[in-house]
Amino acid sequence: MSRQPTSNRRSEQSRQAILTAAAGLCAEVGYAATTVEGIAARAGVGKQTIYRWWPSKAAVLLEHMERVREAQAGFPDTGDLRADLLAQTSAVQALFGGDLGAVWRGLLIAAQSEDVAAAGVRALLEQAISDAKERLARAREAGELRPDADLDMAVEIIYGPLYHAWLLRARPLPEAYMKEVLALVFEGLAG
Amino acid sequence: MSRQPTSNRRSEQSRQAILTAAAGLCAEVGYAATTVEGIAARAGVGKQTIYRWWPSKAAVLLEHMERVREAQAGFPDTGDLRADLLAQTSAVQALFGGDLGAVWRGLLIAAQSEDVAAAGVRALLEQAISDAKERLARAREAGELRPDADLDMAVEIIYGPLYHAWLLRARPLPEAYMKEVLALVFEGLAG
Amino acid sequence: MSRQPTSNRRSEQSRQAILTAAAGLCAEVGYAATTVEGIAARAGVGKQTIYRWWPSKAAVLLEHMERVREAQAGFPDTGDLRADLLAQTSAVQALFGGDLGAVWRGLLIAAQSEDVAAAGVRALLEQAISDAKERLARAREAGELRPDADLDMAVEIIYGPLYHAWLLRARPLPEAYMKEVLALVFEGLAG
Amino acid sequence: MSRQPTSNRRSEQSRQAILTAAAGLCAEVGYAATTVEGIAARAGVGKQTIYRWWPSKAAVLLEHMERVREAQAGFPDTGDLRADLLAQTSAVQALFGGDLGAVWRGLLIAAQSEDVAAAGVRALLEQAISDAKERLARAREAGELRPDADLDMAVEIIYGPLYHAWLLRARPLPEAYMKEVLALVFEGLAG
DNA sequence: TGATAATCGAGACGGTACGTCGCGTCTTCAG
DNA sequence: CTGAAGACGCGACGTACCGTCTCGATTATCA
Repeated sequence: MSRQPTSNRRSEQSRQAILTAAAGLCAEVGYAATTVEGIAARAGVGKQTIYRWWPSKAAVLLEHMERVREAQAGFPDTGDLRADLLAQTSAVQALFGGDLGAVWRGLLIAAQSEDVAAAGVRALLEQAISDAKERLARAREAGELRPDADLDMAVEIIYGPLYHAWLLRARPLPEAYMKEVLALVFEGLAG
Repeated sequence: MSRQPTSNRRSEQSRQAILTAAAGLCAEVGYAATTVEGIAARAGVGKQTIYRWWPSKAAVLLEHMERVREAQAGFPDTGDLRADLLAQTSAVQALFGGDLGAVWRGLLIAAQSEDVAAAGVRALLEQAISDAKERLARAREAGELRPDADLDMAVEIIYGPLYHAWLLRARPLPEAYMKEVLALVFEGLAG
Repeated sequence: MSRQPTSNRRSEQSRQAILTAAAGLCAEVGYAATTVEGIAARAGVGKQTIYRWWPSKAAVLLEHMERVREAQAGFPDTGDLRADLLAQTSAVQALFGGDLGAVWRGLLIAAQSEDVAAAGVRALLEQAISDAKERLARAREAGELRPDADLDMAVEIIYGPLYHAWLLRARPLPEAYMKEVLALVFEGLAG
Repeated sequence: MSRQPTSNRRSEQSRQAILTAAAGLCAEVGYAATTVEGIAARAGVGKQTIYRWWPSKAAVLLEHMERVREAQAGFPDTGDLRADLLAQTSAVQALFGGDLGAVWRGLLIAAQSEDVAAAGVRALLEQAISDAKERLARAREAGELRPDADLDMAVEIIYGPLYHAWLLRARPLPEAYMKEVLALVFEGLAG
């Protein structure tokens, strides 16, 4: 997200303080009430130091998300697709309920109106989707998935319900939510 | 959404101009760039006339959505669940691509930060979900759906992929998108 | 100074508060440390209310000076030029030592870099000079002044020493300063 | 003005570049628009190199003025006071119209709000006044001036008109301006 | 058929946050 | 190991909208 990939003059301390402050504010007061001035104040930093390196608050949060993502393992592959999907989607569901969920929610909002945020969110999302598709492709080879299944669509069928319930309906989800969703979509609504 | 549902003094002309201007702006410049001042100017109306009847721009757009919804037929019921679902979800998909899609997108954003918008969106959404659940309940009776299917979850499985593809991925969808989704989720990813 | 000579919607209360606050700040902390934000805060007013009616802090102070000037009598004319000059210049000297002196000092500074201030200061200054010249012209008719005296120059000779001592040297002046200056310049340095 | 009058480590080249750049900028864009960053950029120097040796832009300009002053002869003394005054004040008038006039104007502004500048300006001004007073004292001895003339006041009477016309009125002056002023003040306005 | 009172358009008001500029200090690194 | 380059915390700038508040000027009932 930084304009100049790595300026050696840049203060790593300020960078960290800004990322942390932004994520904290977003979790505490929500994306809309998170202001650049607020981030700067909480990080003990001048506003210009934020604007020097990021074009907007969304870009700051994006970098935060990217860092978190980088620290995570890839898509699990134990050989059992349903078990792997359950593990992965349940982890996502748990994450949605935490501070990072608030940040991600904010970014999804920002992506609707800012090009920078839209591009960053797209990149993050497509990366995750790409990981999932790879796993699904292997499963399709192994006969765990219909041979004619469109993988993009499969991903949407698996994650769509979770996003619908979390982002749009904002309803409390049982811990086993994804277990049941996977059972239904794998075995078919028609039974 | 109006505070005083029916004031005989109220100018119906202004009301219409405001609703139209708001929806138009939202479609043209996006929700974030749609301002109350902009709506007032385009509608040829004073700001106070907006604030007198609606608490925020989201409330104006909500009323617009409600009016459109009222003008629509309920959930179709021909006796063939899959055909009805296809008809309904395809209509929704078409709507997402038009001006009303921009308005709905804006409201979904607003719902993340404003209580009024959240309540209104929830009402609209839950009404639609309720309609769908009723149709699904009848289908379950008729044996078109597994007898143990959770209807809330079923709705999320049917609409989730569409929202995921439209709202989050913002990818262009083939006309037959929902046809294929329904085929997959009814017959099961496992095949 | 106001863009629209007299808007009937304008708040006279805010206007007064702003003029008073600006003059007060200027007297207390000096022109350079007087900020638009500071004026707004002290006047209990939004910044925009200042920018709506004045292009800069200098313009606000100019209006303050103009109002004070309007409330003042014209150049005295008792028939005795030296006595009139003494009365007038002594009043000016006294004024320089008070709060209005700080304001005027600030405007003279601003006039060096801002066109708006320069124009306003010029207008005030030339008005005062014009008044003085009129009085001097009458005195010249009456034989109290050399018949060949250039009046612009005469004004500069009379007020120049005071400005030099007050603005540039910033030295404390005896009450009778102008009395002695007038004696010297009227009778001649050569004696 | 420099804190450490003679540091052997100091780059004389940078010093000269800074003084020249500062004076040039002041003449071209005015004192207010002359920024430390601008001086540094024009001089091809880091900002710190300026702040290491001068406390502010005013101090830089002050040093420039001092250097110019040092290169000048003292107050002329041919034995004819009026001729000497005319020579000296006409030189000053000419200087006011050039680049150095812009610098001096800037310093007079700065002196109204900065202590450092005020002290420096005062020193320069009082030195010049002192020189003038010495010359006037000799003339008073010689009977060219009234024996009771206050010399501080005499200086103000001689230079005040010029400053008034140049700094405050900013009016174009005829070349013979000071000749006429001296004639009037020496012979008296009353004639 | 006025009086009268709510609503209208217009837009000024006190605010908050924006994104930018320049300050004077601090840090990095090339010569 | 100096000095250019420039990042840093900071404070003020002038602008955009917010939601509230006055203004007359309609305008639609009721006396």
